[in-house]
Amino acid sequence: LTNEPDAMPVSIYDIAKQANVSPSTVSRALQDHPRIAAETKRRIVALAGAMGYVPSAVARSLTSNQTWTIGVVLASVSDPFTGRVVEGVEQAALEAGFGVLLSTSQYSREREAAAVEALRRRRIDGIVVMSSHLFARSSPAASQVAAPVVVINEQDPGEGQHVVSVDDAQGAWTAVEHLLALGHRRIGYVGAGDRPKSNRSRLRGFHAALAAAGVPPDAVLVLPGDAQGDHARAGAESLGPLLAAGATAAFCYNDATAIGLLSACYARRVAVPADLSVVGFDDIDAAAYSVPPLTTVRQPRFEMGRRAVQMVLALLRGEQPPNERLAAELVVRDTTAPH
Amino acid sequence: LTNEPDAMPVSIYDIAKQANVSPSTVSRALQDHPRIAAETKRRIVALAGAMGYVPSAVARSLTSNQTWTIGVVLASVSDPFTGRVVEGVEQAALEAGFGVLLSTSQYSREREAAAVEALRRRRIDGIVVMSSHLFARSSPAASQVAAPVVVINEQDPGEGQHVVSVDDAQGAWTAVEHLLALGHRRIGYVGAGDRPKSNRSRLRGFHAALAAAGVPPDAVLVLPGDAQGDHARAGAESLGPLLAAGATAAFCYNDATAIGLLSACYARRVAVPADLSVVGFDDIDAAAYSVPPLTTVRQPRFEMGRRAVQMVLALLRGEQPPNERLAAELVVRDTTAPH
DNA sequence: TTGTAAGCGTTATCAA
DNA sequence: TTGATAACGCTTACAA
Repeated sequence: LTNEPDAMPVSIYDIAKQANVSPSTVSRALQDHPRIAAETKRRIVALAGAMGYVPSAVARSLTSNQTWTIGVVLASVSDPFTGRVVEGVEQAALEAGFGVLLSTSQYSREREAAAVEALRRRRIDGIVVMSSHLFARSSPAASQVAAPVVVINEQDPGEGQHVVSVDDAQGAWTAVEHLLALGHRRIGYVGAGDRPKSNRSRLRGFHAALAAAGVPPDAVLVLPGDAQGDHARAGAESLGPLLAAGATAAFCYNDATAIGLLSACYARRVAVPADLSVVGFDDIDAAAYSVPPLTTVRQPRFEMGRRAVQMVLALLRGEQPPNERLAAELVVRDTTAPH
Repeated sequence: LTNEPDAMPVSIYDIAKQANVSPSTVSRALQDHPRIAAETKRRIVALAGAMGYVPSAVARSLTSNQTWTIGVVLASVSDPFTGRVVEGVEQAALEAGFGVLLSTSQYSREREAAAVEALRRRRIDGIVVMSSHLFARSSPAASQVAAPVVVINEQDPGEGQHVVSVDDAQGAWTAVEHLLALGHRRIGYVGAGDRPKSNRSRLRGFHAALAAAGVPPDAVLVLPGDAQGDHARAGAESLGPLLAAGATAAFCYNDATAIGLLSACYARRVAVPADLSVVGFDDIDAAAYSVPPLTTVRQPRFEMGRRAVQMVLALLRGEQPPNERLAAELVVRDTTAPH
């Protein structure tokens, strides 16, 4: 086969020799340079193909000061939220002829810093960060990068930081509106103590939807959730309080919370959705597999990845793209029914 | 901040000028070169730090003919199987000081070929491919790459191809052994028509376990599964035949199949595991969320990713690493119970 | 239209 | 122990 050990790939020099022209002519032929004879170009392109020439992005990068590479920094690839986002990133990058270099921090600040350092060494053109709660505006890593950085779902963006995020309040509103339309009036909210910002936004949407429908708020129906971030447990432990408060429906901070609540319902023989309607947030994969399948608010994960890259590219062009706040979409499945 | 537009990063030249030494001295100071005065080295390292020097991997790659980058080619990042594998890849790569460049084919042969071409241009050092049923030994892409290629879970490895895979027969054996230990004797198998190789291996393990226990095989209990690869549907549609055949337990080709079977049980009020025990294969995320949580055979996905990279690195060192066949591990959850 | 030569940031070989 | 110099593969003025 062609796999001889250490067979140096052919360079434009080799082609030049074969074609009896100078390297620069080859270079020009291989690009869309105007100043080259059509015939020469044809001849050289053909020869390059025949010789199995593959241009070296490395050399090109050295002269052009670009690597056509976008670094993605995230906590974990197998996080239920992550996959689609990365796919969106990859798709948008591919369309623009860029590659995607992956770095996971495994929720470690040190590893994140190391990842960013590695990206700097590699001279990547831009960075997309998925909110790791680490790469905050205060992060020393952030300020040192020359390349444009776009953060996805950053809770608390600093001045001048570029952000793509979901509209938490609007998403919550949609969920509650759905429950109201089904005739529910005693609607509970199960929050997340470890995500103050987005929790507040979702709670705001929750209240706004109630207010718009003329339903008076009731503090008993609002549960704070676990401060440590054990969402599933918070969901499970909220069942008692919810029932005690006379709730016929509950909107949960996210799907993990909702699925926790569902499991508590199952254990205590509370029929869903007959006795209690449940709505989550995120639309992680597990939401479709829960029993019953979970009605939830879908974060446009793929689109967030895409937009983040497009924002990086705009910044690379010297533009000043505005931050993006994407709408979340209600996905009705089987955990919600009329009151 | 430091983010001035197009501020060229400092090079060893800049440092050399500041330190009144030659660039090569700086280069030596920054490596672990033996022939340099300790004092000079200290001084230059300090200066480099102060000047915010970040070495250029691009330039280094040009001279060394290495990029310290491993390309990962897979069908989709959000495939339930994928995330952990990528994490394993990333982990092993990181340990060796390598980066991971991600390419998804989205199940398209063309995109896969394009991805490999892009990797070649970038002069990546090695490639890990997750069996996409495309990058087969016959693939023209494969033969043209100079870099070592390791394939994960390749069904039908060609001569000289490097492969990391799971031991299908052993995994199936473990599953069936578990059911036998619970007292089941009428055990069904639900296959996958679109994966002939691994299906055959798992079926072999299934039969071997039965034989070892002295349970006679019964062809009625072996279901072929969907030829098109709709595993969930195949699982659902197998419930009837299984019950007709008097099965008290079923081992499924994979979790998707098992979950399909579970949903059919739910719909037809067949109690799991009371009336029917079910075992899957893979241990995808959804397996833990199914109702009841699915007993299954776990593919060591993280480890497969790790090993694949280690194999690439070994090949890079000029070694001839043997192919790896990793054991799968039984994960007992709630879909299996004594007969 | 084509060729020559310098430069991108680093490493490595050879002298000094 | 340090410094010149060439080399890596390509692009791009500038010259021819």
